[in-house]
Amino acid sequence: MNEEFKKPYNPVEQEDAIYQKWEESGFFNPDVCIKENVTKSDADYFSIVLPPPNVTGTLHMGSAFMLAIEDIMVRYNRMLGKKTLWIPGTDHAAIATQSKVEKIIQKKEGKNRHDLGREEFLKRVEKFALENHDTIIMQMKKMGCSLDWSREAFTLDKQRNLAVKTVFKKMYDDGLIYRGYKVVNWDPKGQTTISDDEIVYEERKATMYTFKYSKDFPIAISTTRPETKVGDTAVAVNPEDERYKQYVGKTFEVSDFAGEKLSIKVIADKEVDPEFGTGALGVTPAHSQIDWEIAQRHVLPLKPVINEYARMSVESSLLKDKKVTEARELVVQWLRDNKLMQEEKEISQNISTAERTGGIIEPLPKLQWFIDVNKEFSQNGKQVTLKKLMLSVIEDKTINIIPERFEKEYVHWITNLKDWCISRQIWYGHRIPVWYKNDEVYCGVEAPQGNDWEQDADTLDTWFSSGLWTFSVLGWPEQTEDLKNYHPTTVLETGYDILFFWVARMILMSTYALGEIPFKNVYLHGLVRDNQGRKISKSLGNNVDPVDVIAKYGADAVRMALIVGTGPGNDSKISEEKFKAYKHFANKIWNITRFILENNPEIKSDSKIATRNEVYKKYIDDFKVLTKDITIDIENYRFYMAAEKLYHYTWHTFADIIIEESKEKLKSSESSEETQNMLGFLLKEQLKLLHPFMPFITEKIWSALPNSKNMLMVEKWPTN
RNA sequence: GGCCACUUAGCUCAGUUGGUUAGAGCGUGCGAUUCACAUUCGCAAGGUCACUGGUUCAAAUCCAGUAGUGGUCACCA
Repeated sequence: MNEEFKKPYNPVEQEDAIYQKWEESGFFNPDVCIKENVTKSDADYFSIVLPPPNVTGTLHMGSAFMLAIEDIMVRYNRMLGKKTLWIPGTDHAAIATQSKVEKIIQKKEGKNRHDLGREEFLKRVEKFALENHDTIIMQMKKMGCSLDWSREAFTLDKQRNLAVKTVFKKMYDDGLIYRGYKVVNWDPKGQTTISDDEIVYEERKATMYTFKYSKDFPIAISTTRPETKVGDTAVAVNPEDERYKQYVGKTFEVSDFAGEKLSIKVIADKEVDPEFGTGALGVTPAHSQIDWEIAQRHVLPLKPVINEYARMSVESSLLKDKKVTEARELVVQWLRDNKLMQEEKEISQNISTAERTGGIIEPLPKLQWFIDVNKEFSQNGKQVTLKKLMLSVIEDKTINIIPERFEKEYVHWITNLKDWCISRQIWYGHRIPVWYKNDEVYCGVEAPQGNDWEQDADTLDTWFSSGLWTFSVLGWPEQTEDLKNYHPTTVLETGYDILFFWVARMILMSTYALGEIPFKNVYLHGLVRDNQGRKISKSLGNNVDPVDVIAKYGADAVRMALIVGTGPGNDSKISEEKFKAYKHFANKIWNITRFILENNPEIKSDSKIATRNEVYKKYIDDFKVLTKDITIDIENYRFYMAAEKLYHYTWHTFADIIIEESKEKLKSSESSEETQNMLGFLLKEQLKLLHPFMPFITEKIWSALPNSKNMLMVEKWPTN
C-alpha cells in the first residue's frame, strides 16, 4: 500500500501539485476535453462566466464562497459529459481602483493625480491593478477553481475595449445614448459624477429651518439646506392648497437674500405635499433632482450657486467661495439677524454619500452622457425600449432567478429606473469614443480622420463594460465559435448585492446588443459574515484571507464549510469550528481509503459480484438512491443539501455501519470477495460524488487507486 | 414610510409538494477503544418549532394578524 496513507491527510502538501496536474491536463478547456475524447463534440454545453473580481483588492471569504459554488457546478457538469466552460477574468472597477490608488499616492507622496498627469497616473494604477490581479489568480487556484485560463479576460483589455466601443456606437446611432445637461450626482471628493446606484445613504442629524425670503414675501418655506436657497427661482405649492392659491402665478422680487437678489415665481405643482412643513417648497432647479424636474415642467430659470468643489459660486461678499457647510451657518445667522427665521427643528435625515469615496453628494447641473432607458427603438421589427427588454425576459421567465423572491425586487427596480448616467470624470477606464471639432461631434469605434479632433476626456461607468461580460469574453463583436457554442451562458452565479449593478446591466446590454439573453438562470448567493454575524469589513478587522484558512485546513475543508448549511440568497456565518469539522471529514475519507486499500489492495469494485450478497445489494441500491438524490439537489441548486447528505452518508453510513460490519466478513474467506467488491465499488462511486465538493482529496485518492485510468475530474458522473 | 426575508436544541443551521416519534454539525454529560482513524466509536440529555387566531382528518410547513431581528428601496423640500 501507498506509504502516504499511513499518515493523516495533509492538504497543504498535496493541493498545489494536484492543481498543477489538472492544469497540465488541459481539461479546464473544453476544446481539450473534446480533443482528448472525454467530451463528445456534439454534447450539450454548460457555460458560466466568473464574476470578475475587482483588481482594487484581493479575495475575501465571500469570494471564496462564490468560487466554491461555481466550481461545484462546473465540475459536476464536466463530469456529466457536457462541453463545460468557465471563463475567468478580472474587473478594472474604474472609480474604486482609481480612488484607492489616489489615496495611496496622497498618503505616501502627498501628491494628487493632477500632480502626476494622466499618463503617469494611469501607469501607477495599472501597476497596482496588476499586483492585485496576480494575487487574485493565485487565490483562485488555491481554491481549486477549474477555470479555463486560456480564455482569461480583463474588463479593460483591448478585446473588451472593442466591445465597449462597438456597443457605445450602436447605442449612439440608435439614439439611446445622448449627451444632456441636467442635474446629476456630483461627488466633490472624487471629482466625478456617479450613478444613482452608487449613492449610499447615511443617517445623520440635521436641522430643518423654516423662514421667509424677505419680510414682505407672503409664504414661508422649510429646508435643511438654507445655503442653496440663494439659487431659488420659484416657490411651489399644491394646486389644491387654499392658503396659497391667491399667489400662484405671481413673481416676487427679493432685493436682498443673504446678499443675493432673487426673483421668485409662485407656481402650483401636484408633486408638492401640502402637509409637509409649510406646504410650500422653495424650488432650487440647479441643486436638487426633484426641483430640476419641477423647473422643467414650469420652464423656470436655472441659477447655479454651488461649484464642483462644493463651494458657493455666487458673487455677493457674504457667501462667495465659502464651503457649503460654512455658507449654511452664514445664511442661518443672516436669517436670524433679519428676523426672518420662524423655526429651527432638529430632525434626522438620510444624506447621500458616494459609495467609493464617502464624499457628500452635491446635485449639480452638468453636461453628461446618458443611456435613455425609455426611448423606443425597433428590434426585430418590434418597438421596444431598454426598460421593456429588461422587464420582459424576467416576467416571461426566459431568465430564472434563484431564489425567486429577487424577481420581484428586480421588477420593482427596473420599473423605477431612470436614465443611466454613464460618463465619469476619472481617468482609469474606457475612454468615451466620441470626438469633437468645433461644433462637430463624431462617435466611432476608431478615431476620425483629420486633425484637430479632440476626444471626450471622460471615461465610462465601470458597469458599462461589466454589462457586456457574458459576450465580450466570448470574443464579440466578432462572430466567434465560442459565441456560437457558449452563449447564452447557462447560469450566472453572483451575490444578491449586485443584482442591480451588474445582473440588470448584463440583461440590458445583451438583450440590446445581441437580441439574446446573457444567461438562462441567475443564482444569487448571500453574504458571508463573521462568527458574530457581522459584515466583513476593513474597519472591523475581521477580514480573512482565504489563502490563510486554506493553509490551515485545506481547500476542500474550506469549500465544504462554506457550502454546507447555506441556501441560495441566505447570509451565512463562518467559524473556525466549521473549517475544523470538514478537515476532520477529509481525514475520514483518507482513512476509509486506507482501510479499503489494506483489505482490498487491487480495489476490486465489481458491483455484480458484490450484489450476490443480499445485504450488499441493498447497500448498493441505497447508494443509487442517494446518487439520484444528490443529482437532483445539484440540478436544483441545492448544493448545501447535497454536500451535507454526502457528508452524512460517507461518515455515518459508509464508515460507521458498512465498514464496521464488513470487518468480520473480510476475515472469512467465503464472503470476502463480495465484501471487497462492495467496498471498492462504493468507495469509487463516492469519490465521484464528492469530487465537485472536495476536488483535491478525491483526485488525490483516485490517483492512488490501482487501475484508475482517467483523472477523476473527467470521470463520468454516476447515473443509474 | 414601501417591499422582502428571518424567528426551530446552548451555538450554527436543515426540514423540498402539509403526513410516523421535528433532524444534523458543533458544544455538553456518561461510557468504550491493542481496532482504518494523531482528526475514533457508542449512548444520553437538551425543543411550547416567536406569539395569537384560522384552514385541514392532519400544520414547523398553508392563510391572516401581532411582536422582534435583519436587509433593501425611496425619501419630504
